[in-house]
Amino acid sequence: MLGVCMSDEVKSYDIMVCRHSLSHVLACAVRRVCPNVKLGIGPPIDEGFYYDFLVPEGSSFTPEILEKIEKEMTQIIKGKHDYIARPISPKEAREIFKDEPFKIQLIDELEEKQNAVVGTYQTENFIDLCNGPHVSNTKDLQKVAWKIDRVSGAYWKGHEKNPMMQRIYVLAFSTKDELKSFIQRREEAAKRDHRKLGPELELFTFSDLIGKGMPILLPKGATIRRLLERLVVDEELKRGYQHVYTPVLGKKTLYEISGHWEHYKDGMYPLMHLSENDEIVLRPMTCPHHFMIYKDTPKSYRDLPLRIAEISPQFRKELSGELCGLTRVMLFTLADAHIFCAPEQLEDEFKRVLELISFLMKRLGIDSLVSYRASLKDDQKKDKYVDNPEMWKTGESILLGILEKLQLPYTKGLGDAAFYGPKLDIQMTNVYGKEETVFTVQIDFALPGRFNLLYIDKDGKEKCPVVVHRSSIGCLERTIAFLVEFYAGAFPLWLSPVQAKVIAITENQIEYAKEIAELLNSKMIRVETDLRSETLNKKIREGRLQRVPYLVVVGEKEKEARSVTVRNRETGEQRTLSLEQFIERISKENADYSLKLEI
RNA sequence: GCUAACGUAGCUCAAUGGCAGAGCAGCUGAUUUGUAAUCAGCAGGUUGUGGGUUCAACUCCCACCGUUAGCUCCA
Repeated sequence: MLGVCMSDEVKSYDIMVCRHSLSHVLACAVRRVCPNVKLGIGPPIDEGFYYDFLVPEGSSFTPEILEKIEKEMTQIIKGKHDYIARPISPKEAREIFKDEPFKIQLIDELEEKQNAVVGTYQTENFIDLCNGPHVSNTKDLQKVAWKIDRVSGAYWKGHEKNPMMQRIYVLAFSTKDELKSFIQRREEAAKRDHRKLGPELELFTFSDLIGKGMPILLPKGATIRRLLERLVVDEELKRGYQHVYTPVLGKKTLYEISGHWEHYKDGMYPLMHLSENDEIVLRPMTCPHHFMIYKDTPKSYRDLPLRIAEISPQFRKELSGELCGLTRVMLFTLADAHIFCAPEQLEDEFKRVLELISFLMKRLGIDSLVSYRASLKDDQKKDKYVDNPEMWKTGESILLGILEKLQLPYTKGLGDAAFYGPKLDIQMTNVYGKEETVFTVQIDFALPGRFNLLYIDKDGKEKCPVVVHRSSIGCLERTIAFLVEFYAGAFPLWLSPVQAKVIAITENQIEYAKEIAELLNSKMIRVETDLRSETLNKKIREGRLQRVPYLVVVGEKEKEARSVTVRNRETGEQRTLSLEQFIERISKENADYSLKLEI
């Protein structure tokens, strides 16, 4: 219908209109199949659309009902009904939607905004509150490939206090191929999902008895964590950080002073009453502890910047529905630090932090995947933040100023600030496209004052330092989850829990294989052996499923020549080289943090 | 936390109120293999937990635990 040179924008506009129009068809069908539901809203989204319904208590959209709804939708589309736009007065709208409490609420809101007319669209005998745009007739929807996807709950208008509605998600694309490929991509993504790969590759597990949201790192997952920890500690030491160990507990008072108790109580585990007047709590953040280190001795401007770092467990009480594999847990390990500096040092310190993070991201091979978000305060939600407008203004303008200077492309996240200050969040998306914060750098003008942190400046006057709260390599559990998903379990050599697996073809090479493994192990190469009397093919297959970078096959030839035949995980190519050569090359590749297999 | 769905052997899945099963993994034996699954045998279960209904419950009901999708929240 449109020209052959349809631009992507036109195309996407087109499909968004179809999605929107289809949502009316869905609502109409639901109304026919389940007359008792109340209608919410039904906007188009990236992969289709949804519509919210309030269903009578005790009933739900079962697979059978959804099937009926789907058939009904097909019938409605076939009926070739026109979409008729009809702007009406609020009064008339109230009459038409008198049995639809949610629509009435929307009409009220429109009227409050002084809209004299309310948009409606009628399709056959179904009328919905809507400004369009829509296709002109349901026959235009016949070409659209759509499918009811899933049902979930959603609060009316997204507010926790509002009633919980049932949301029906429908996938809708311009062509069958697009729909098919979307579903296929989602299935492929599920295979890389760290929650599936993690246990499969024996990286981590959970135990009902230990508790939800408390991940257990198995030896292979622990290996990855240890590698990340060593890397980050070394790089921080090189950059002037000092590492400390502080208790995972603290008195309630500590968090009352910091403001956590006021602003973050819901995210904290319940208090432990040791005795009267002695209440302690598991820490949700390390900042107050590090502040105590600052306060331990008087500080001069000469001591600044003071960079205190710690890889530290954090305890955050989450609602059960918010937990997700390793990315959202109730006990996690943060590569944390607090940089105490003079205001004039802030910009430089901020940049140094970004340099460190960017260095680490390159090591991990994820530097091109991240996006930057300036997380600012939302003025509408005053009680979420420390009340100090002046300080917020300064903090936010400094943050944005630095970002502009560095020419980092960023988005603004209104309401995403920490309670004590604005932050730069470095975001990554998971396999399903959901965005999460992996690293964060925060500017804090508030907490130092609350703890009365001071330093004596050159002029002999007492001044209050600024604090940069930052994670370098983020929360280790979450970072590992992203790495698992990004690499689909096939980590670069330096991060692989098992770097080489020695496979003996027959039992005649068992001794030689063991010797190789011992040698590699003595050179700090992580190695396993497969000496079973299985076929070579089977041992290769299992080695591949484990994503071992190098499978080292030794048969009679290799044993005679004291050589190895190395199979490269990426290329599948085999290369025979002397044992010494192999050890030299794999050791070098490991030491170089190479992101690519080089043998 | 809320709404909904789900929970059977280590894993993937059967068994729709009437004797809990298969493949892979595991163990034992045979086999001694040249780059993605050798063959045979054995073993493996209080069907997430606890109640209830029933002559009989994996199956129906209730509560709890956990998982998943989303909402809310968030590193």
